[in-house]
Amino acid sequence: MSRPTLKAIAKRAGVSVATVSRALSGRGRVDETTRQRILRIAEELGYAPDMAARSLVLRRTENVGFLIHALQSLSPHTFYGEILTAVERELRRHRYHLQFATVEDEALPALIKENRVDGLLLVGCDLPASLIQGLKERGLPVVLVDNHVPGVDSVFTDNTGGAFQATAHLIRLGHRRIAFIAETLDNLSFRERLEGYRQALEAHGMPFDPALVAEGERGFEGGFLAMSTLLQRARPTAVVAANDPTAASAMRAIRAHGLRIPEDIAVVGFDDDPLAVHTEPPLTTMRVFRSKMAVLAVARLLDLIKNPEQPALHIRIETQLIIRQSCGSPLT
Amino acid sequence: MSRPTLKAIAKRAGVSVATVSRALSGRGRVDETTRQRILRIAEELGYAPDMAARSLVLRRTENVGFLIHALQSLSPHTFYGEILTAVERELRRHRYHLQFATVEDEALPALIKENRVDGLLLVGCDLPASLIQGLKERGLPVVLVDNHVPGVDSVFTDNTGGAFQATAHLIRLGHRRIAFIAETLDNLSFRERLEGYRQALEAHGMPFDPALVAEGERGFEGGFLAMSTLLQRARPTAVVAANDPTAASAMRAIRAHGLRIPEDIAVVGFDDDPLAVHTEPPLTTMRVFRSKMAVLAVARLLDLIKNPEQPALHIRIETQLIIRQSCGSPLT
DNA sequence: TTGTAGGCGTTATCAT
DNA sequence: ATGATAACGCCTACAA
Repeated sequence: MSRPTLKAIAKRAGVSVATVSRALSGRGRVDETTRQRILRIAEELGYAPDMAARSLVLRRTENVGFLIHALQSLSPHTFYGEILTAVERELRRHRYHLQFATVEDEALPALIKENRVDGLLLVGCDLPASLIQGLKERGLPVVLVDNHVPGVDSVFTDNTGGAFQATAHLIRLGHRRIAFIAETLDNLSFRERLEGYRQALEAHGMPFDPALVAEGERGFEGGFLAMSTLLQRARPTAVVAANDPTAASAMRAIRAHGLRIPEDIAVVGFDDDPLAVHTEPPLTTMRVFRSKMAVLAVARLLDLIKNPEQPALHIRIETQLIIRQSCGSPLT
Repeated sequence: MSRPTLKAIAKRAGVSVATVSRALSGRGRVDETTRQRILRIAEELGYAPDMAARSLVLRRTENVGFLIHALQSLSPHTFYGEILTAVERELRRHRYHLQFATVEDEALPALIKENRVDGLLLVGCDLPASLIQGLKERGLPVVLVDNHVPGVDSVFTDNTGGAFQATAHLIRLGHRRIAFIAETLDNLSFRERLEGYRQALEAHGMPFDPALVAEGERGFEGGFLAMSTLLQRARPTAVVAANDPTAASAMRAIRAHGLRIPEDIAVVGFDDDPLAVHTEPPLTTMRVFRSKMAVLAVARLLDLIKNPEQPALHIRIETQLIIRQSCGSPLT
């Protein structure tokens, strides 16, 4: 019924708990035949060390926290969902466990105060800066995922470079009036994508026109709103959307205005969301390497847990242009 | 630097650790003025009990495991993502924590063996039956979410009833040749939805024609494949899809065959996935109450943790028809 | 009302 | 090579 303990194994094997502990952990000399006997008994009983007792004495939990902003996880959670599962898989490979928590404000999550984790993955760029600082100052190993700030280790996507590529693709196709839309610009990734768009225009000697930039609102209709707003004051031949849901939503707005995609307006998204393949026409977009991000972040965090005193590393992952049909062929 | 302990507070307050423990837990009589003093000091120091020590003596972790099949979480994880965040929020309200893990086979997850959780939420219907039984026999409180088997507590969606409604909606609109497609039928929910479809036909005196049922393959192109297969051997005027991604994918297949939606073929989905609003035309579908499911499952699990000896409860949640534009108006 | 002491299961430091 | 034994931080009889 109740789980076997070292003591139970010790009694069966006719040795002390100390010997059993050594035999199982491999951290001390034990006679080979008694070790075999102990291992066999432990196996029979289905023994596994009690993590509470273990972490009490070892001062580590073999647990990593995965923190994400509560709002953030509503809309693009297909995005963070993939990261989550990839992170968990990678942690498991290292015999670590994942504690999942959402944060709604700047308060220190109970996870931390109660010592439930050895380190933290802070996912997404909507976590309050003050919280990140607070965590960092606590001395807890921390890695930012899909976000970056000075002084804290991070693994993130090359948003600026990606948006540059996306915009350059449109320019290559002959577009000269290219717009940029986002659900919101109150988000680091989206601002970086706007910056990449701006840099691409500049690199090609094209003017940056603020009238060609529009913002909607958070949520699934954000892209629709942004695109509608934009169409009322300008008539671009192409649009770079800050992410795929925004692009998909904008496509509906474009059609609602009686325009065709890509003939009248070409659209490029960002993220290569599963959704991208379902839009009409399928969406050309920038692929973001979610599971790569997860694997690198886990590796970095476990390294920091083992060896805390290290200079912060910032790992930037490039994106890849995925050409589908929402941008059509070169304009003539 | 290191976290404050009861001892530290006791020293500052000039009392014993026992008194501090009592003052903070409220589980014993303590003089009101010393209690105030202790509370103040604890607050100042930012004290929180060490969970390892606490759960070692209390024999509980205040941790709940959220288990999901590794494959399952790839494709429809927008669905389980919402459940995950809702579950975490609800657990937090009860001062519980969430341990997230994916399972790839029937092996008992380390979470359990190491005593890291007080109970489990088993999410989705792809977890192996043998694993569920193993867990149940271990005496660990368990609640199935979006799944159900005899003998184990569960909270799930009324798939059969929902598919019945969806099909009845099409019949009401005048359709007589109604098809059913799924990515796969190797899934309890999808089989139940097929059953609801069948029952609706029967209830309206319509024959069940196996030629009108098609299965594709798991993954985002599953619906496309199923629909293409179907169109080669039959020509329905409407189709019930086992879920929204399948429906969205099928819509592309329908258009690829030069047919219009809803004029030539009406489509109804299932889940009310965020995606449903992005399809062209927007998808009529059955809404599934994910966060309701989460809240009920958490409540049930926490109750079982407190009071383990209870008969199993099976909580079924009805769905709601959301009418958008993929089914058009009544046929004449 | 408060303090002393024992124990939860594990690891680590001593002896032996 | 093995066995006592003392922590780890907390809770809870029991004693004062």
